[in-house]
Amino acid sequence: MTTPTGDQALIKRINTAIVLEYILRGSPLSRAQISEQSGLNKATVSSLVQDLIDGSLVKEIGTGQSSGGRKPVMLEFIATSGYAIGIDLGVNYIRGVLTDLRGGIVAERTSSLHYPEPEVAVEQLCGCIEELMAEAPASPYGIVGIGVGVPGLVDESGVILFAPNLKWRDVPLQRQLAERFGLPVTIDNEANMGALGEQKYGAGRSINNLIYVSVGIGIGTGLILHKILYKGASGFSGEMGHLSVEAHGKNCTCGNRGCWEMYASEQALLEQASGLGFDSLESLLAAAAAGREDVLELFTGIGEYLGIGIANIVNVFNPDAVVIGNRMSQARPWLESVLRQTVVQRALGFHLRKVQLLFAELGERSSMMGAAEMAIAGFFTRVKSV
Amino acid sequence: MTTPTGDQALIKRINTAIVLEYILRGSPLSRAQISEQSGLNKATVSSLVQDLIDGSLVKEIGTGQSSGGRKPVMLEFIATSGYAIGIDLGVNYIRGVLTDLRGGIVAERTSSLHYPEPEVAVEQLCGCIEELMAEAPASPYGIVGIGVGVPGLVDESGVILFAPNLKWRDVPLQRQLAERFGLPVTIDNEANMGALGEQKYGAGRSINNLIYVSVGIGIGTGLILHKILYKGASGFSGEMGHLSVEAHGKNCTCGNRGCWEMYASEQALLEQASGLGFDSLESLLAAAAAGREDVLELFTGIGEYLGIGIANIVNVFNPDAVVIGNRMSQARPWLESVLRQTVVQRALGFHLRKVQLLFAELGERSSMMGAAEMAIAGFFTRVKSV
DNA sequence: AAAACTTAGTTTATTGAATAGACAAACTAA
DNA sequence: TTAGTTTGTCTATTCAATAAACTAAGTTTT
Repeated sequence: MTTPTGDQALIKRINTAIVLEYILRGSPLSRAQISEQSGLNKATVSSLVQDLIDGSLVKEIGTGQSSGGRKPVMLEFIATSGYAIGIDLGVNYIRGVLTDLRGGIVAERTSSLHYPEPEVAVEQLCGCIEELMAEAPASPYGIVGIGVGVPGLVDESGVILFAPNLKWRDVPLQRQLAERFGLPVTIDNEANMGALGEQKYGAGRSINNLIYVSVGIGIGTGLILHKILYKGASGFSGEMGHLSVEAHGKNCTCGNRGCWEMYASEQALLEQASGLGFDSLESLLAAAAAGREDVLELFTGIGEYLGIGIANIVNVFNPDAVVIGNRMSQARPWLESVLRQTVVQRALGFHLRKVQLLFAELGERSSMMGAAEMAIAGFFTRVKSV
Repeated sequence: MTTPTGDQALIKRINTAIVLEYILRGSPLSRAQISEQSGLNKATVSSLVQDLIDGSLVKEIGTGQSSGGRKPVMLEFIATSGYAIGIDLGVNYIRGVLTDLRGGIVAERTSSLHYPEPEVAVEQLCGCIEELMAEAPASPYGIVGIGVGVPGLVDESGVILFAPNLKWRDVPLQRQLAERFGLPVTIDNEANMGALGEQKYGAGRSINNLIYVSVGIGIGTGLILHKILYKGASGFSGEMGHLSVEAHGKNCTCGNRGCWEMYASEQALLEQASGLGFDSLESLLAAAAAGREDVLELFTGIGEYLGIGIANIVNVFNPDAVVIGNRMSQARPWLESVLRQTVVQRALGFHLRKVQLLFAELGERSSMMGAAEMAIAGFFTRVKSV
């Protein structure tokens, strides 16, 4: 066990990260303000800012307002000194985005995935990445990394162990992409990526403890605890779709019984809706918008079960917020009230005081933006440690 | 937002902590070994060890075996340079322990709690603490702190918000004890303390991600994630006793329905057993030991529901281990096989590869030892930051 | 037993990061 | 013009870690 020890480089890393953080968040601001707010000495801030300027991450953008003395030189983060690629690999689509280092969208691509066989799909995915890379303007750091969200279990080394809806097993996607593009690649579950996306750019901005519930064909969850993605012992957790909410309910393919996703997912909705002659979420949304009573009842049922599961989550994690995302979040108008009611009824009062129930703000982009954020975060970790 | 910045003192704290950690874990060992294993320079280790010796935390205990050169001077942690007090405040008992800084038990006290009114009970608790303090040998640091585990919800500032079985509300125990004894006091939920106790001294030694399930009158859980106690947004989480396992099951006093603890706790067992003429866990254990079929069936039922909840926990957290503690752990012989079977059947296969199902090793001492550990950990945090 | 090697721990000079305080630059107010 | 303020840099100092030299105390080889 070789613990990482402390030395002067560590101090500099820490303080550089602090300074950069202030500039990222509060820009435009001056060296004096950073020193004031952070507690670091003026000279220290000056020196670290100079390093950041030398590293093309920060620039001076002229002088600001004087408050009775010399005018401050305002600083700004150079978001365009590098670009990140975020991919959302879905069951029947591939969505990709090129962002600057602040998560600003520069280019976007969506395509249908007709052949989910690993070889074909990975090829299509690489094509998407190449197109996005071609869109990136010239910049000091170029493409800083690639993040990919996938609908399945991913291990620590970026191997997709199991993606039931794609019928993939043991696909070493991280290695494949890293070798092909020679860039840092991060692969993670779609729900984890979505959690990160919403926490950074969406409904859960700057919330420390957040649970993202991705309601699509199945139900996945991404846990951000103490600001960081929680992963279990094996690098994957949050399979809360398979939380049993009916101890002796329907058998699930996972081996358990009464799994949440058998009652509250898109799949569950479609099964119930087939009797009424519907075969897609979109058609049901249209019918609900048109006011069809029987369809509204279906959504009420789904909303109640969503609430049951969320109440469980609230009781277990006592999070600051729960964000509902992925396809089912489109049904917000017909889910929200029954969902809130159920959660209020079932969750412990002490927890309710704090928890917020939110719907994804990024919509279909949650996962993709989270993937880009992973790449950006990886880049920052690397620069800070130089 | 004033972020703690990095300076040389921080480095020294980090490295001192590392050196102390090596001595705590690997003693007896030499300066050279610490340097070798930690990567710190020999001179650095020498200097830090000297500080620790000056601070009465470490001593030299003579020379060790030579491996072809000068004999090493072996170092050892001085566990008796301070003492900690750990208290388990139960519904009808108070248990207390005096330990040295390594968690070695020096003295122990148990008494029945006849009058659970806050004033009386707190007085009795203080008496217990005083008796234990009197048992502590003279030492450089004296009593370094007091930890108390309680059966209820505790907020960040050590106020017992709600302890249903004691009928307490808003008791500021932390403040009361701190004022009375002038010592650092930590109050936390009994399950959190139990988790810590088992993780440090019991079945879960040095396991990073561990869920402790305290099965008593109710069910509480303590979550140790990434080596640290996880607490939710409000400072309390892990109310997994109120995880709903039957969406439309029995109404629980908490407002939810089908809560786990209504099916798998001591309370649930006793309710079912009242028809058979039993009124205590102890009598049921005796009957089970005597082989009474109907009682064995009861335990099988409880074991199954315990397994259902634990499978949920495993699916949600993917922990390294689940430790079952508190009173119900005494029924291990009649619970274990059905419990394992249920968990294997219901938890996702990927998670099962890693998770261990354990029973508490410290028995009734889990919570009390965790409380002592809290006090010790607090002490170390303080010394390291000087 | 002497010489040669090994290992443990200390001493010394150096490096590098942060800092206090002095200072220069550039502004406002009166 | 003068006094006071704010911004940012420069300088000397402090302090922790480190490499390398060194002392101390052993073992192995010849």
